[in-house]
Amino acid sequence: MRTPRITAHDVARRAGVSQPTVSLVLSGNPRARVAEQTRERVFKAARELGYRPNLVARGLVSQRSFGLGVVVPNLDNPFFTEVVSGAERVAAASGYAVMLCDTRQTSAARHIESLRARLIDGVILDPGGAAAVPPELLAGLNVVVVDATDGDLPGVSSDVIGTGRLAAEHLLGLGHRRLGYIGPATDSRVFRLRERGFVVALRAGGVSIPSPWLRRVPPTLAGGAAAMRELLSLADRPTAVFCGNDLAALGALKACHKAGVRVPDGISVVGCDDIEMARVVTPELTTVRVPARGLGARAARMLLGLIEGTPQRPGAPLPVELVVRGTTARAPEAA
Amino acid sequence: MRTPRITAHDVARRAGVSQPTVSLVLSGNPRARVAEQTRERVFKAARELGYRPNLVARGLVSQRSFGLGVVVPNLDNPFFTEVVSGAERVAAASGYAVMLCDTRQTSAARHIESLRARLIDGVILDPGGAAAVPPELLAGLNVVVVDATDGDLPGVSSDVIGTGRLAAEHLLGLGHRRLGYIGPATDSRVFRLRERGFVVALRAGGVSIPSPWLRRVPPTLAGGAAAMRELLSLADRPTAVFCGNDLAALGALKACHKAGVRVPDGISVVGCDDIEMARVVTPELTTVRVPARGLGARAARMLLGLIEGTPQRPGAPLPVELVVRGTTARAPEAA
DNA sequence: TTGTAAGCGTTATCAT
DNA sequence: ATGATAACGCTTACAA
Repeated sequence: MRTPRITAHDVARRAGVSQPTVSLVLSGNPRARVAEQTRERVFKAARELGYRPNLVARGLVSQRSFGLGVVVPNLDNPFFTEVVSGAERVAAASGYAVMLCDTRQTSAARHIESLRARLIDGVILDPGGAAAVPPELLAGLNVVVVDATDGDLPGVSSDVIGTGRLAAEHLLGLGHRRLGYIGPATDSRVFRLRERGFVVALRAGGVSIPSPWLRRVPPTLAGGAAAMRELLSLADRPTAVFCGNDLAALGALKACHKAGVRVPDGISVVGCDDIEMARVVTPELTTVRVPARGLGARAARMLLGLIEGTPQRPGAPLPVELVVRGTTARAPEAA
Repeated sequence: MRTPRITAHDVARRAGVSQPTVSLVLSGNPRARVAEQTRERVFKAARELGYRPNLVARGLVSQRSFGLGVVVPNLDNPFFTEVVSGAERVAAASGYAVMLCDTRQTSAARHIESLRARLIDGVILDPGGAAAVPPELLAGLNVVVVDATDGDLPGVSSDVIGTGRLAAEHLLGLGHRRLGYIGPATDSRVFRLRERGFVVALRAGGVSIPSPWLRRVPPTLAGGAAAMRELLSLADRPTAVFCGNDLAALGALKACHKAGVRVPDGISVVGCDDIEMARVVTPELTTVRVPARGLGARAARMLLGLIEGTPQRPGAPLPVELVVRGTTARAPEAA
């Protein structure tokens, strides 16, 4: 930064007014009663000098950073990437910076500490992150949880239970009665609720999942593949499987291909999320679409509301939607 | 922020010293000659109070933000997501925040202006972003260009020409002589150089690309699909195609499946980048691996070096690597 | 070795 | 309507 920044003082000198007057005029403060003429002189001088207020100085006095923290568990998961993308869009449009934090290397708690030291205006967390941070660290901080499943903190959510239900109804409707579930081993409420929705809707259809068909694995390609491999090695297999997220579903698909089991003829697979990758495989993945970008955008909007004192109502959970593509077909035996 | 923050002043009072002494002790300034006893008292008080220095205040005096800007053209492209992920890792480890900016909605220039107003310590840009920002906006700013192709600004790079060359050599080695190229229409030097590497290596093998087989489309799934559709509709088709990035290659693959053309029997396809999706399709995509995460990490390290006055040498371009998987096979006719 | 004083660029509260 | 003046919390001389 060789070039010395232009300050409000410089503008003031050029406009022939005092520095605070410049601040008054430029901050657009409504209750700023300045003569129209002075006002114009200030604007002119500011424009000519290319003045940009120093946000750090402004932050020091107003005790904020004009920034939003976005803390995600894993930037390599396209779902969170979309959340971030949605949040960034909204934040940038309102002049807020997005400080991005991945908790794989640095814990959510440490990230929060660091963000607080920066006087962050608010933070978007996923439920896992929220759970990993001691409540006192969050005290007095504007927080919005994305895809929240309980009411401890303000949050935006999608119809989490609905994901499982839609998957169940779809599969049941196709005549499947022998169903499996591949879900994360993480103690995440989101995944638990997806599972719950699935199981409950199944039960309503008179179907239950035998425990060998219920596989708990990490919500990754590798996890899904491993789970499906095990399922396929069973003498007695399900005819359809619901996966807690698309990454696992894609991994499961892969395992099927490797094992020479055709999808959907040999087995039906339903994912959850509808990440972009769901459409690159062949056949394309049938999945339940969760509006990740929408969640991110909505979380950011809610956070901005909290920050600027115009709180939004939580609003109904964002709807999820079954997207039937190529990995599901009628059950082989009409049960 | 209901809770009043603990300041260095509070610590000073509790330790029975003056506030600047606290600063001296805690900032770890080596040339701070403080009595061991005082030092301990300060540490103790700070610990007991849970003191965290206010980075905004610190930033105001030192004219910086302890933050890195990362400006990418498209967060939905997994390649850039990986770059960001690599940069975030390094930045966080050094106590820097990452301010993430996507240029789809807000131009790179505007992002840079905003970042400057925040006294950003440095910025990571992609070549396209760098080109889109007026040089005077970058003046005096620490900038590192990721996957840079010229020397205007400090940058880290991969062996861009090598990507095309490796693809060409691989295909030539498989006996292909009828080759096509699907590349972005963007005026990006990176893509131009990938193409150049491909074309030059082909020429060395006595092969050239007839213009109908050279398709310029956006570097996206849809772009790649459209290009491949056109290629397949030609009476006279290439036996193999190199795509400027994996997204386009994946789209091309999709178009082949839809058209009933088997890969690699009917046509061979090579991508570039090696994004995670490359391994979820079946057959898996043969591609040239570009270390996106490594580029991001290296860019961040270089930027930190610039910032902290310990500049790194640019270093050799990061090597790229041909990853032979399932979408390439020997040419049908041994030419 | 440590405390005092000044200043970073704003905003906000006064007088004038 | 506008100009001094005082914070905001910190770092960095400079005194003591």
